[in-house]
Amino acid sequence: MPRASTTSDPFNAVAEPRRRHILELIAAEERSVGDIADALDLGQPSVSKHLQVLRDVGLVTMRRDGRRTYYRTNAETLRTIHDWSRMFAAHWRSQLRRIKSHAEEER
Amino acid sequence: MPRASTTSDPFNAVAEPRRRHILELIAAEERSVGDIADALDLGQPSVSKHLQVLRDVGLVTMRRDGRRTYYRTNAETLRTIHDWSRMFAAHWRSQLRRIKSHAEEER
DNA sequence: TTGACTTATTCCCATATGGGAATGTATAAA
DNA sequence: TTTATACATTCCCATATGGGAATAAGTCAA
Repeated sequence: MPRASTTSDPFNAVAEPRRRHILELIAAEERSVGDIADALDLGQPSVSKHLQVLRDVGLVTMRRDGRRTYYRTNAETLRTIHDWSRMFAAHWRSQLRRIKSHAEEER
Repeated sequence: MPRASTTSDPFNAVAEPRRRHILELIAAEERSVGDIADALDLGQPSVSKHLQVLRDVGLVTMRRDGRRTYYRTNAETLRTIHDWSRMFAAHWRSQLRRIKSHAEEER
């Protein structure tokens, strides 16, 4: 069985480097598909597909205007990831302490 | 071209639900492969492979003791993910404000 | 209406996965 | 030294990907 579908959750969606790139690109302001394709130097179909994935998991919102479509990052959904990784904050802090005290012992 | 190798970076490694599960399980204290397999109700080979992936990207450390091997989450590496998602904090906050003021207008 | 644009979809294909079974490999126990 | 443990690896296979080409579909311009 291969990995769960990429459209099933934010973690999977964000596993793709180009999708992270897109999210960074349209975090501050919306951009059209063509603009994004140019910025990433990637074919339009590929970009459209990545955007579709991001939309499916709620990582971007879109707005249609004439023949173009503008996408923008929906940061709120990224909290899922942020919160999950934050669970480990306590541990990385204590691990740092451990490393430090270990260094002290070395002296 | 399929998605980049799962062993290439933390984002890919963490895209797998079972691997996230493992990281949560061994965040506080190390566990043997068998224990983990029992906890996840997954075959030992599968668990070993997931652990291998996690090791390759530095998300876990291991310690061998006799015939068993104990693994433990290396939280420090999760910072990569935490820091990346934190980039968007400013946006999700401003988006919340936008939603709130929008709600006010509705009144 | 016809033609240019901007996106979305579909098809095709090489490649990465993840799980289970079988097997290899240390290490501890008898 | 045999045998049982605890893991790691390998093999096989069904399935998910991502990119490019081609095509569909909707919208604006002439």
